[in-house]
Amino acid sequence: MGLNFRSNCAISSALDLIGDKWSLLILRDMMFFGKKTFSEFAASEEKIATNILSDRLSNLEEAGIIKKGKLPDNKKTNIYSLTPKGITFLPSLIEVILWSDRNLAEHITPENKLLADIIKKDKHSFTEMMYAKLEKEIIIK
Amino acid sequence: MGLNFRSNCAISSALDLIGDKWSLLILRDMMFFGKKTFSEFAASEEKIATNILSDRLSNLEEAGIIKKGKLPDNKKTNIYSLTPKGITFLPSLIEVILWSDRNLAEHITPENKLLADIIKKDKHSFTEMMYAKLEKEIIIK
DNA sequence: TATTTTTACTTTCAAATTGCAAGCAATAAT
DNA sequence: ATTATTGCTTGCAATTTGAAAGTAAAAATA
Repeated sequence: MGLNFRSNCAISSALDLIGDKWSLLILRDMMFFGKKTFSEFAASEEKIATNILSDRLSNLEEAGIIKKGKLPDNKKTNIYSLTPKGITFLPSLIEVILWSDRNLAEHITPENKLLADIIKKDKHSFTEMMYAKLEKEIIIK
Repeated sequence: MGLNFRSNCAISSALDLIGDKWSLLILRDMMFFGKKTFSEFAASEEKIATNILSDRLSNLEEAGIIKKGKLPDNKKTNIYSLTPKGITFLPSLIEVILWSDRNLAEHITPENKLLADIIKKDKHSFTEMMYAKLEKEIIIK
């Protein structure tokens, strides 16, 4: 545990936090699919192992990208939500979606192509709409 | 070897290609620092091991993100260059740089902050300038 | 109230990946 | 002809991953 940066480069430092095969999928599930709980993340189609999920959630929390909370009427279920640091990863994810849409078209299902199509239609508006939605969710909690 | 996609999601599929701690650093070195050879990549300050570098270069080549060539007067030195698929990763890298600039400011050296400052001043112009430069390099070879 | 189910993990262990160091063969420079 | 450089590969120990099973606390159900 404890973050260890390889250098003082912007890209390298970001990769030290989220540069693996799972962290961004958790952010994807939170941003685009509204997932909030451990079991919701575990149910995603890429089938992350629960020990890895547990590890990545605590890494992301330690990095200040997500935070862990509870709902007032439930002492068991943890509710994970994006911090501003996590929310501002949206433009990076949008660009990755657009890259895949252009370059890996044969692997992308219609459902996912749909999201790319919406972004392509008006990227700026989509980004603003998402920011508004994600920031509202922060205020609720 | 052989690509293995976990799902048909755009983000997941991109991560299956470049979702590790080293691949994007190679793209960074090519895009922003004009690095082209094995030993130039090996000399970067994050100190990638040569076996890992070798593995990542062949993965990126297999994925069509970079290509391997030679200069006419040198039979030894391999020259790696970005394909259009690699060049179009630029906007994703730019957004990651901006994210780090905002969220990991304390880790970023003045040199790297400078790049972020240029991007912030006029992201669109910077992107166009970089595309022009990177596409010109393709034509030369 | 007692029992069952759900939730969020943790543990175990084998397999895969990583990283350090050394080695190497072909080419290029001296 | 000799030395240096380049782009790797190999060997091996350490770390990380992933599948499966186990667990403890809370919540739902009977």
